[in-house]
Amino acid sequence: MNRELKKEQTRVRIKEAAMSLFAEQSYESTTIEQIVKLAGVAKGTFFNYFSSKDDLICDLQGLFVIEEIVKLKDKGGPLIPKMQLIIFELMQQFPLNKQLTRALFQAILGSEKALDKHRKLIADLKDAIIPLVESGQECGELRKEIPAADITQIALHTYFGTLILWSMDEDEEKLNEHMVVTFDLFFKGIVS
Amino acid sequence: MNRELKKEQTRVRIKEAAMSLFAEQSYESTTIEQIVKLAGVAKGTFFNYFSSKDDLICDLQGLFVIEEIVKLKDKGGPLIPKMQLIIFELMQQFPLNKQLTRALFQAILGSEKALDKHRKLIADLKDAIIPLVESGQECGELRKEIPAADITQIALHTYFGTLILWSMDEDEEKLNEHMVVTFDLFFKGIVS
Amino acid sequence: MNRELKKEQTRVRIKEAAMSLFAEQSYESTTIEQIVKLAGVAKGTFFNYFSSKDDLICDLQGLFVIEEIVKLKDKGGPLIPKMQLIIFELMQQFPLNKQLTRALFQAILGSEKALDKHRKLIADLKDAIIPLVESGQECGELRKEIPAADITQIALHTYFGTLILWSMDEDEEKLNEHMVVTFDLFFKGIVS
Amino acid sequence: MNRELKKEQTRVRIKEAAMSLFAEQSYESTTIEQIVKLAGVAKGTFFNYFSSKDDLICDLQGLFVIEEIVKLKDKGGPLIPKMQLIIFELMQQFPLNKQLTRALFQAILGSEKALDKHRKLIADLKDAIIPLVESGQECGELRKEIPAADITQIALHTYFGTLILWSMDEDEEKLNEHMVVTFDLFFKGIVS
DNA sequence: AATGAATGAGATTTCATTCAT
DNA sequence: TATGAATGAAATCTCATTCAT
Repeated sequence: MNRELKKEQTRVRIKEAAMSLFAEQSYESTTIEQIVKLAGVAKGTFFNYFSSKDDLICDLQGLFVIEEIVKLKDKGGPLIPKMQLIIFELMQQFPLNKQLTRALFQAILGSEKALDKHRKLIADLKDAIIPLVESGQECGELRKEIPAADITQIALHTYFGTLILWSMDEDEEKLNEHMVVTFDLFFKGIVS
Repeated sequence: MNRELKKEQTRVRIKEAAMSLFAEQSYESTTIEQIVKLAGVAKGTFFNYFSSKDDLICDLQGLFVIEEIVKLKDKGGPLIPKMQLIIFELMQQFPLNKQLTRALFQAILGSEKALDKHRKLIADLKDAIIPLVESGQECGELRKEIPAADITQIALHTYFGTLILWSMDEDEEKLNEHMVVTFDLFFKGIVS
Repeated sequence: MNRELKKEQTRVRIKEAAMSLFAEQSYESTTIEQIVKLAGVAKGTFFNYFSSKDDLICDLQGLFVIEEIVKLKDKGGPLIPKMQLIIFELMQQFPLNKQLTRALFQAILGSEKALDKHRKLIADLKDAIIPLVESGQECGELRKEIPAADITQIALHTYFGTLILWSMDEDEEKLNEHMVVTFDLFFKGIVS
Repeated sequence: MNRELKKEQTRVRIKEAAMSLFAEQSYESTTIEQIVKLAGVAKGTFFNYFSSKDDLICDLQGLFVIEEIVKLKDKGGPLIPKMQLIIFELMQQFPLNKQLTRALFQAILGSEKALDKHRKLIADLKDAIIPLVESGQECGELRKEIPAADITQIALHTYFGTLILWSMDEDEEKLNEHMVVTFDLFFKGIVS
């Protein structure tokens, strides 16, 4: 069991080293050599855990996900304040800085495998959000003339648009401010 | 002047070859060797026209720009129908397919030089759009409690969010439909 | 003794796994990882039984040997029909397919250790065959003007030449047909 | 044209360096790094000329071929002395030492590409020799009851068998002596 | 201006082998 | 005796870029 623990630690060390380097340089210019050096393991060890650099990225992109969203469904009360709250809280603890966010996008755009993973993630997000929107429509909180699927899709456009432009911007503003302002307007468009 | 013409033609041939390859593969996996082969020139010639691969991308990303937006300012009449029209028309002739759009994003994310260029482009877009929004606010068409700069910023989030999610999606829907639907909601949020 | 048995079984399982893989791929491209996976043991276990990959091959190349040859010496009667019979029977049960034969040659050619082993094997074969030839010459069955050692050497040339060309050929003919035809001619050359 | 010359020289330098190293070590243990170092070119240069190590070997295995055989057909006179002469002369100038011969076999056995090339070479050899044998049969010099194709096949068995056993032997005897003795017996078997 | 051979640092990946458990 | 995580040297191959012609 000690062995299992060590294995897990090694895996974590590699992932943290990779993230730390992606946060300093771009994805493409980060080499496996650098990663293993920082992680303090041998080059071969990397490939005992990840079959390629792409594979590592697939493990990492879960960081984009908003897991808390799913839990919202079961809570009662008006939807929009709940969502505003969650967006605010999430952004507080968003684990990616600008450079790392860029690195993730870059990796996803450059690898068919990571792209597929991303598509699944988007699909999961949609599946989680649509029921929320539908319940909001049923209780009269949200406009009914726009299909729930469309509203969801647009919310994702808004989310990823804010994310990518923020990551490419050179100013130091916080992501959460952008996100809150943008979603404020988004909510204005969908309340009935 | 014949010589000037030939030079321009060579430059265009190289750019077209590059775009054509980016539209098939990712940016990173497209090599200069492939580009010059398709363009029918020698490898050295590439570097007579572009100082590096990055440099080529800087030339290419103008394709993201919505030049027509600037012209809107001088036309009279209500703003929103005008913008809807222009978005619709632009999308009709959007020159990039999904793969090529992804390749451009990838290139920009991986090159400091291209990223700088992108920032300038974003700044130019803002400078063009803010006055439009301000005039819309002055004539009472748009809400006044949201600063024009914020509205503009959010419009860009919406635009690039739609663009990047569309480019990563595997379905075959047209970009313009996404864009029109998304901006419809956006407009609903900003009208007074 | 149960333990001894298990050890022997493990050793056999590893050898069989290796042979099975050599019969599908080349020697060089077969990895110990693959072998132990197929044998159902851990990687470390391999090295408990064989000190290296080379060592395994040394164990395996005995398959080339024609052990029955030695027994011929003591039987009476004319030599050539006996040898024809034995070649025929051996070929029937030749344990190597083309790919595996190639793999063995490849392994021997690439390892000084295996090469040495092969030389011993060849020497043993010579030692077994020369007396046979000599007795054939004494009883007048074979020409006497060619030294027995030369005849033996040429027999080996014939044997290995047939073996290697067969293994490199892509047609599906049986080894034994080639071998019988070739040795027919060989015998024609040496009978008096 | 000076440039063409230089190119050819570079190609030759690489091939000679490779052969020289194969003649010292085995094929597998000769690295491209060693080859380019000895050839005095950069690593990338190797790949401008050969797409892989396999590719280089394909270029090299022509050394096995007996080009002069083809020319024999048109000369008149008895066949066997002519062939004896040619075998003798060829062996005198056989360009491969033992280690290099082993390296070539090893390379061919380990690469599907090189193996295919080898099969073509064998086929070409057959096509060249069969007519010779047929003409020998027609003029009554050779036995007619063995098909010319079989005789040819067996000649190749004899040739390659002698070659590979010689290359694996540690004694310093000359290849040509082996070859002459072996073919002497072979000829005894086929004369009428 | 055009060429394309040469460059060479550097990338990813492999794999036989070791050794602590 | 069996295990399998860790090793790390070494292998092949890539490719943007340079520069002599």
